Amino acid sequence: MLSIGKLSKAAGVKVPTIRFYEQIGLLPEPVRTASDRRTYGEAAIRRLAFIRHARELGFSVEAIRSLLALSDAPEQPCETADALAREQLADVEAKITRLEALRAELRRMLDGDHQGPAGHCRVIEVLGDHSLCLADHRSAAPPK
Amino acid sequence: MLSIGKLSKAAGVKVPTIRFYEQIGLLPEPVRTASDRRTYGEAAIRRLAFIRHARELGFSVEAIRSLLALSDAPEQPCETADALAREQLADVEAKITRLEALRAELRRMLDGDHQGPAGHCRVIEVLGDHSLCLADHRSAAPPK
DNA sequence: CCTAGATGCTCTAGCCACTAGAGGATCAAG
DNA sequence: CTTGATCCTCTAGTGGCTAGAGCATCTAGG
Repeated sequence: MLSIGKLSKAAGVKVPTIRFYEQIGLLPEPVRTASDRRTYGEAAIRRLAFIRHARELGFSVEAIRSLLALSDAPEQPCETADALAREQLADVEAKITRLEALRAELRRMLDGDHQGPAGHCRVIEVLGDHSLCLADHRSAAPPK
Repeated sequence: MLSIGKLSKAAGVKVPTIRFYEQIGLLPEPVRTASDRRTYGEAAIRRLAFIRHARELGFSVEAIRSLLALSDAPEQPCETADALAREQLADVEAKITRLEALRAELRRMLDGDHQGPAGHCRVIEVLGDHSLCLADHRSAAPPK
């Protein structure tokens, strides 16, 4: 049986994060010792590693909740998991596209000659120039 | 003189966001009417568009604060603004690299033959398989 | 056996950049 | 004069953790 600290090291997830995952229901409530400390078995390591891997791939907690449910019910069809993965892939691809556009504009911004006659800063100038606007008004938020 | 709603439309920033920017000090406190309504001039449109453009490029609020200060003080050297832009570019590039790796793994996940003998789901399988781990333990957070 | 430091517990608050909603005042058009 | 749009302030919520307070308990060395 593992303490939360051992589990943390075994799965590569910080202790407070494990408690947080328990709180939001990604991990089941573990058995406690007489002095109220959490104890875990091998299954917890696997489950936590699964969660970590999914988080690394950018799946949201809600998506992970579904993936875990599918993982727990082995006779379920693959479709849902596949759909979630495809959705995540589309999301990642959209972010890449967006970031590539940002990269291009940032490069353009930095590529200007740094010896113009006016003492003006190209970076500041570009930001202030409404006509160089990259995105429309609906997507004013940056790609988080 | 513009109401906050007009400014919102002119600059492409939502009304509550304008109030929020004022609260955190990105926008100066505007003159109020007798009935306490905010009124803005042309300068506010420019400043707000500047902020929006910078946000679209992914600059943090803190970075924008610096950029605005530089924009307000035209005789300052460009170096700081350039450094901020380069930092932002590096950030964007790092995110792209990371997302490309995620994309590759998601594609691999979805590329498996969907007719294996066992009824197992490749997506679930890959997530549970510790050996296919993409990232090390230090970077457990997804690229926001 | 004692003690010191590591580890555990719960609870609250903070991060970022907004967004949503309550509950009320005021404005502009018909 | 009424109706609906817009405005005001204030609080709380989002996601996915992270940090800290203040306390209890465990473990290893002496």
